[in-house]
Amino acid sequence: MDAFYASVEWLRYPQLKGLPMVIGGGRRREDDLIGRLNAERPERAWTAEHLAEIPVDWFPLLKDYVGRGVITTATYPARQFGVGSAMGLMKAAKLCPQAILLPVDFDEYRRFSRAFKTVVRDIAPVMEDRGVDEVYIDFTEVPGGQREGGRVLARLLQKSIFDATGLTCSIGVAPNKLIAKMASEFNKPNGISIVHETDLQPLIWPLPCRKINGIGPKADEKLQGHGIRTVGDLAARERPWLVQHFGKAYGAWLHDAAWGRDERPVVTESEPVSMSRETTFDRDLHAVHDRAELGAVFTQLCEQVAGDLQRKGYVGKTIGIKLRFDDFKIATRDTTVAEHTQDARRIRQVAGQCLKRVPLERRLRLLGVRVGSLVKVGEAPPPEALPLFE
DNA sequence: TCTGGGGTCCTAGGACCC
DNA sequence: TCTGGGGTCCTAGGACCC
Repeated sequence: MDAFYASVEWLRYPQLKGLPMVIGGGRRREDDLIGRLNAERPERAWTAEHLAEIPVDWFPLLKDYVGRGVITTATYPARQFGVGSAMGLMKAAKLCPQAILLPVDFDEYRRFSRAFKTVVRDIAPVMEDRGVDEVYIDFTEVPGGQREGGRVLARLLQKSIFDATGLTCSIGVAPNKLIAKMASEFNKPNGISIVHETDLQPLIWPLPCRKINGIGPKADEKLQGHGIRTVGDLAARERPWLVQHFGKAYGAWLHDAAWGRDERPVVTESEPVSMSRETTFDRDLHAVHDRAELGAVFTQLCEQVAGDLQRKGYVGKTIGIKLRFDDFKIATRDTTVAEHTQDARRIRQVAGQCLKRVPLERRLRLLGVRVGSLVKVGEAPPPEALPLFE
């Protein structure tokens, strides 16, 4: 989906199109535009029906933000000031103070996510969910899927999604997921790009390695250290050399990826492995000095995870915590218990034991609670009886 | 006044079992 | 008396993705 979060926001706030805008951070008091308008302009009754009529100068600005949020989306006019994804909002505010700041409204994005995926599945049922704004589709078997190399079906998908949601998307058509993902970037927004095997050399090899889904900042830096900048550079390396420097599995995968080889199927169904909740504090907290505050947040996180498990019908038996210290170092601890659970008090109890295994001299920036080794409720095996004697 | 939240997968060492 | 060879599970950390 093209600029997904921003596009969803423009559907209800079309008056913000073309303006520098940043989405990030949580909901703040000043984000209640309807409430503020009713308080200060009571001559008319403002409701959620009037979102498109809210004057632009009523929207909160980036310069008034206080907190530790980061940018999830920045529109093009904002990016021209040097702000971008993952940047701290406070830092972004210095670069582009006049940008409008909208809170992340994940519920709303999920609604549109479900809507566009329903459209896709109705046309091409072999669809793999890749998060809120992305899917892989195998339309090998879809009637008409091969017409014009897939372009006809891609156009149908775009039109159907737009008619149902008002949102545009970009589609890459290729022999496998690896290339399709790269192809989808070629013609943004609202574009279609068809890449054949024979296009590997002219279209894929000139790209920076970082464009390959699976090569992140660390691997890219290491590759650059060896003078490997483009996919073509990578393809030119012998497979054994890559294995020697990047390990058996990753080295071999790098070689395959550079040559456009990818046999992964489109996976239509999967079970969750873990569920977690975490929160970054407004200020760093100390285990002793801020014990009460920390304890309350800890309990709340356990309740949220338990609520998620219950709502979705899962139980887990690996319970763990995540800490981020003021120096940004991360520690995790987990424990596997005999019986699967979705109970907040049990999770809190086990997670509390985990917490005791971490040195807590430094102040904490983040606390998280995770439950893993999930199975569906009712499918949990009975706990194994411990043999007392043999 | 730096640096979110929710995930998956991989690695590597150690325990433990047969 | 100089020490097997699998295999699985658990734990901690880290890379990567959306």
